[in-house]
Amino acid sequence: MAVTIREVARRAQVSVATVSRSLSSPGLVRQETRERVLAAAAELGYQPNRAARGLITGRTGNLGIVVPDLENPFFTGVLKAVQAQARHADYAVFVADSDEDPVAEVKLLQTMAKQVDGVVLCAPGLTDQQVHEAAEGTPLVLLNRSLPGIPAALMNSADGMRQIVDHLVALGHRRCAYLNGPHTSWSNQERLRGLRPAARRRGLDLVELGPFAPRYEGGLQAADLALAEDVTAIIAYNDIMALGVLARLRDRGVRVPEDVSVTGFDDLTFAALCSPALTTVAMPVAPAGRVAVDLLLDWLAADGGEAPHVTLDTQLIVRGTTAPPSSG
Amino acid sequence: MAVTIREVARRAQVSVATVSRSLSSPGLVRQETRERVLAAAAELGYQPNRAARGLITGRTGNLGIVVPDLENPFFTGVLKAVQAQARHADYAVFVADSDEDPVAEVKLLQTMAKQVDGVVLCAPGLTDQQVHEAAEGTPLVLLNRSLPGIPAALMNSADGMRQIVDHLVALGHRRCAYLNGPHTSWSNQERLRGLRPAARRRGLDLVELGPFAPRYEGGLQAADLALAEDVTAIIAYNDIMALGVLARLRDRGVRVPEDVSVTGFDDLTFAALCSPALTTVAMPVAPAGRVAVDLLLDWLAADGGEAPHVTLDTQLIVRGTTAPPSSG
DNA sequence: AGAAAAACCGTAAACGTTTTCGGGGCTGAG
DNA sequence: CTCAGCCCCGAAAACGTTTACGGTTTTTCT
Repeated sequence: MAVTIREVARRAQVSVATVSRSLSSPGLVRQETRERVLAAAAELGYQPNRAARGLITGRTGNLGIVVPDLENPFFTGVLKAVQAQARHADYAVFVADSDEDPVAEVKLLQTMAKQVDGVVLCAPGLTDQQVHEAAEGTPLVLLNRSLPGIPAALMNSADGMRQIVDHLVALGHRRCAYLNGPHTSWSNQERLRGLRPAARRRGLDLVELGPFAPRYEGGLQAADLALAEDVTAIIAYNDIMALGVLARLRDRGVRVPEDVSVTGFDDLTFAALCSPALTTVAMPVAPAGRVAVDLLLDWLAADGGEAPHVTLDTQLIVRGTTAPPSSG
Repeated sequence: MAVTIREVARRAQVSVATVSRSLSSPGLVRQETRERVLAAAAELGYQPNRAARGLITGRTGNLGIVVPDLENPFFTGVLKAVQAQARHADYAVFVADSDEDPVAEVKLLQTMAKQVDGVVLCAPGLTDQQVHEAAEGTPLVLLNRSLPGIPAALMNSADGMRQIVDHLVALGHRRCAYLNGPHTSWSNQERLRGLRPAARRRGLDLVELGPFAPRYEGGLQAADLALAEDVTAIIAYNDIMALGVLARLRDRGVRVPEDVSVTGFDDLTFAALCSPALTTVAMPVAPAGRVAVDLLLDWLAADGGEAPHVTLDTQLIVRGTTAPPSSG
């Protein structure tokens, strides 16, 4: 059925070993024969069987990525970049969606383990313990999560929060609300790690509410609570929640940004398209995806030494939902 | 390193053949020894090497999916379902993003061919000829594209358009604009295939504009042209364009739905969240993904006979952007 | 020219499975 | 008691590669 290395060898009048060498380690074969082999391979449309190759080399040529939700634009942004970068290095990528279920996550990791050389893991739900155990089975690189001994691609969301605070304070805000996402999530803790000191340093009065579900409905719920706190600005955990907040405020007749300012986090596509357009902070999802596979590949090659953690900058995007507070 | 079948055999005091049989074809081994083998396998945490298995069985246990853009929620919706359904059947899935580049698409298909048992293909950009050639190399199932001899999972977008027309006519609209997407795309042709006869049958005056880029910017551009045509309703090719239209109309002071009604297509998450919420038609992306892998698996098993095409229903979702035309 | 070194290439083993083939033990019938 | 038949199970071949090893040719040096 499929064309094998033996047929190429026969057509090029050489042994299978020579064919293999011609393709994977040039230097070892005479230029002239190599060309003959390449020609034969091309004519037959030969593609090496990666499974067979992997069997002997111990490397599969595959990467895996597991994400909590494939419909979340944040993760698909990462996925897109991972896929592109992997292809660039001649790796194929397996994708697995855990549906935010921690037990599915470990299961997926286990079954993936044998089929890939490494996996980039986006698993907010796993405990540190579980992640470490998983790292025993397969080379891992974490995305937006920091654990000693495991490489990670991080986004500096703490600094994103710092930028939001600076922005709001510069506009003249003195008291604002933060709508927490899930307490256990690393992302939310990072946000707080940037938010609290920045607020203190700038003398911004900070009211922490929640936690809320990081969804549209969470925003609807949170908006009323925030209004009751008499703040002039609302910092949402992410864009989706911010959209919920905007919707609820509009329903209640509160004008944005005149009466209250609102910020999001993530810079989803729709943050730019809604009206007024949402002030938010852009996450370097594509760079993070690229860095993740670079880290993984380096980690596979030079297996020894420290596990590198690289942090990527976030960027505040000022749009229409923030303005100076009304002087009333 | 990894635990192999040989170690399980040694621990269970049997031959490797017996281990293999115990796992993949029970019936052939005595109940008692089978249990011993299963116990040994469990203790060692044995997972069969799928590459080795695939080498001999000729089946990889992998599925592939290629999409034009992983950041398009439509395709990630499909992907999510495909991934879930594949896992359910104990298949892993490779994903490839062609970035809307037809030549990348054929290249990806070729390299995927050897590694998977079949692929679900979302490739609006390929010619029929190219798709047929690709089908020679790998079992294929098409998504939202119909070609004789190749199984397909289709969404009845023609009927979605029919539903839109019925809805608008019932509201009292007599003249409306359709904003074309890319002329060559199968989706746009399907939309027209539903739209034109429905409009004719209902006596709706139809102004066709475009083609436009199926993006936000395309909507901005199209809105002005539509307004100049003196219509009371605008039917956009998809939700993204519709959002562009809404934004442009608002900028120009045209009220929706009082002055003009607008409809989208796809029912993206954000269609429900913008304000006013968008009237649109929901595509059965998840069912389509599931059906696609079912078709693929059936096609692999019973290789012979007709290539089934299954068509899934679409559903009009009436929200806030459609209303009776102002009597003026 | 002769020998040592280098360059090139073929043979065969190995990777972890599945599966065919055949052998041994047991059962039951003649 | 013998033999056919059946049930289990082990030995070994096969899948398509890569690579260690060794052999043959070519080059290089004296």
